[in-house]
Amino acid sequence: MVYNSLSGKKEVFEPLNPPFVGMYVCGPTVYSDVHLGNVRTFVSFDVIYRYLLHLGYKVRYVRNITDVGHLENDADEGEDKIGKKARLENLEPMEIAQRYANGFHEVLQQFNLLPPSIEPAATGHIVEQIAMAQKLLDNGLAYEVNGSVYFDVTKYNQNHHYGKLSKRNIEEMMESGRELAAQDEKRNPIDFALWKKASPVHIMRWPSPWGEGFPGWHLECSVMGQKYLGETFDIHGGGMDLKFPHHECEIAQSVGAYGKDPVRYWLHTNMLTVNGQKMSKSLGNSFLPHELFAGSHPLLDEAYSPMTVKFFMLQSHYSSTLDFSNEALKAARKGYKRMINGLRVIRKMTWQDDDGQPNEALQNQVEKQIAACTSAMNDDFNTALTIGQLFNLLKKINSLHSGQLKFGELGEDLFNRLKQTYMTFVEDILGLIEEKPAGFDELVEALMTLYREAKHAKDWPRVDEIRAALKENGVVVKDMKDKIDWAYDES
RNA sequence: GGCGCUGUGGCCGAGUGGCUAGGCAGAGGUCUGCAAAACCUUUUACAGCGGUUCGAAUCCGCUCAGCGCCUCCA
Repeated sequence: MVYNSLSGKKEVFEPLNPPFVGMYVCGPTVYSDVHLGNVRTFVSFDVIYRYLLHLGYKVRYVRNITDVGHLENDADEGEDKIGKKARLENLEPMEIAQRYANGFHEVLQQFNLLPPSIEPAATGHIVEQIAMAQKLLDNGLAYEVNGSVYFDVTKYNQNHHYGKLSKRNIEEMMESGRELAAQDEKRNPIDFALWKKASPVHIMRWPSPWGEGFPGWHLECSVMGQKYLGETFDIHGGGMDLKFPHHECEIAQSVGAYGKDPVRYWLHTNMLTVNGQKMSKSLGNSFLPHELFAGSHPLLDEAYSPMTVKFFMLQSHYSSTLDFSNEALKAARKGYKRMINGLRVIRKMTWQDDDGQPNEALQNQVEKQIAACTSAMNDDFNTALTIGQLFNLLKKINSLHSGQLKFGELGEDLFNRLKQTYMTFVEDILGLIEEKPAGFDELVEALMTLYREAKHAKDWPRVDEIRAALKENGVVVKDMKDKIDWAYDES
């Protein structure tokens, strides 16, 4: 089941051409560093992508890079964001785009996100965008004024519903539309640009049938979605704030050009908030990932690692707002470490034929918990609920590890499925990984060897000393009845 | 103003009609050289008012509070 923004309901997910799934996610505009809110969207869709792969779908995941066409201001009148930055820094626009695209990739890698199948750039598809604008002109749904081409929303709305995604109607939009003096080229304020004539100072420009210019922002996604996924594809994702006008315009363009709805399931991620307010570039309350990792933002008490932040995000549902605070992040860090400690334990654990007798109540409970992981993900990718279930499984794993639960009580088959489930969900589906510096394992093993020796000799002062040294490296010792192990310090 | 969303225990955050979410924090216990980790038990809930129902955090209405989109933003 997925929540479809278009219908406003949860629907059964049925791909158009199983086992293939086409998924398009609006990527970043590369004119500045990605902030954490952007990251949330990509983290969410990464998990969705991973889960669909896990279910056996052959997913083509397209996530674009917007490197032209995104204007600084409303009303299609501002300066291009990339172009402006290029002018300010006296660089080629492509240098700007490349720099921030690189930074974007670095950040996503720190969060352990899988790369998309295709990552097309808007500037690489100028020809196709011109063709689509021309097609809309031919279909009578666009008009050219003075070297610019605009989409005729009113005309389109005669036979279609402009506003069906964002649940608006154009009468209201016409009334509440802002009166901006510079809009005289457009027939109606709600029309939007498919192609803009380049002013003499505009750096980014391409030849077109209408003179030198550049494409409108909404066009690229329609074009690239159609090119790589077809005229109709399964999933289109993006942040809530793109619903209108961006996604609405995409629908209008595609329907206008090809006569069919481009997307079957629209998925929108909700916003990250800070003190209850949307985190956004323009409000200046957004964190940059590296500020978070370094703890260098005034609102942060200390540094939080990528996996801590990712775990924090996954503990809520993608369609809910999520409020950022130091307290919440600290709690998430402990939770994350607990989960990863569990991963370390289960990885090394193998079935042991002990004298435990099958415990039916326990077996039923574990069966249910295993099944619940899948059903939670099946229910609109509910990672929060999934994590809750994984913690339930973790209790069993830890009980086995400490000898408080016997393997025989579970049975070999169930134990193997428990292990399989925990590892698959944590690593492959949620994409959570162990964070450790280079040489960490060797250092810890060396200290642990000393610890065991001192412990065996009952040299308590020495034991405490080594314990403190380990603690400094973020490790706590676990003394158990019959063995000694370590875990990541959760504090 | 239009459209929409949210309000859960000390904190975060799932949950859409009856069945323990979970994490963090707190309390007690088991274990331990002492601890820690782990496990077990346990305290604190569903903004307010009214309605539907055998039964509501969950459905409906109203009130209050907060937020989002309508302009660039994931």
